[in-house]
Amino acid sequence: MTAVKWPGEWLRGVLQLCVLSALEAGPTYGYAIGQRLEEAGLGTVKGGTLYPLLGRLESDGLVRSTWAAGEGGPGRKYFQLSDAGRRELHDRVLMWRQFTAATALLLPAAGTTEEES
Amino acid sequence: MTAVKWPGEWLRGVLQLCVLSALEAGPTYGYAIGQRLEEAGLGTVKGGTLYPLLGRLESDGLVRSTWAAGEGGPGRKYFQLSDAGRRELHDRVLMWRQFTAATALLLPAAGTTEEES
DNA sequence: CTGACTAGTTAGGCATACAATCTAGTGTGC
DNA sequence: GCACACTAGATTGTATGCCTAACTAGTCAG
Repeated sequence: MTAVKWPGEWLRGVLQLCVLSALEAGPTYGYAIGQRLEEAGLGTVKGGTLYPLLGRLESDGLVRSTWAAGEGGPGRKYFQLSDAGRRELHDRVLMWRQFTAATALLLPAAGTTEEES
Repeated sequence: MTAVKWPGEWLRGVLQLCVLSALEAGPTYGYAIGQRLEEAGLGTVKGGTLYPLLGRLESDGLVRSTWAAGEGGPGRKYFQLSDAGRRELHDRVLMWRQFTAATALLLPAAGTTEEES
């Protein structure tokens, strides 16, 4: 999917879930997380957003970080989910699904508005 | 559905869509909008949030307001969608659907994390 | 008159995406 | 060795909107 620019308000909140989700498959570093999220259709997640978020997740005990030498580049800071992080991801994903289901019921079906106008 | 307390970050952004959607069926007033959103599962939308939002929508030309006498209560400020508001609702709903679809693909399926832990 | 419910209004606090800026490591070409 | 590009991470100030708190005001019932 090409770069889509979602409203920042929409990213707010769910971005944490997406980052935790990106870590579920195993440890990885910030730059790679950003790339993965972009490929997945989230648009460009700016470093000014991603790194403070990763910092908050670590402060909250949801992820842990370790430094490793880069592969022909600068060093990399690898992040991995803690047990608390896995639980948080699981709980929040369930809630998010309920939330989006509720909003889907409330919002008009696609095409409805256009047909009336 | 009983009152659920969604994170404020999640409401941010989509709340505008939900309010516009509540107005799609016809003019109504703030208090009733709040009730409708609560019944729909959005949780309690505080007046401190709802009224400034309605004000912004009006400033942006997406809704118009008129005062009417209340039915055995205080006066009511009725809001209705403008043409621009209808178009905005339609466009944004499509985008929201795309956004939630993209995030659904990225997030783990419910139960996956639990089975691995 | 008091309290409850109905309706609307406002301001400051807080959290976080965005934009901007910066540091630093490695490799390539000149 | 220097400049540039790409890789990686970090930080800060601004803008935005939900939350909290507080408030005003109309109507009805006890």
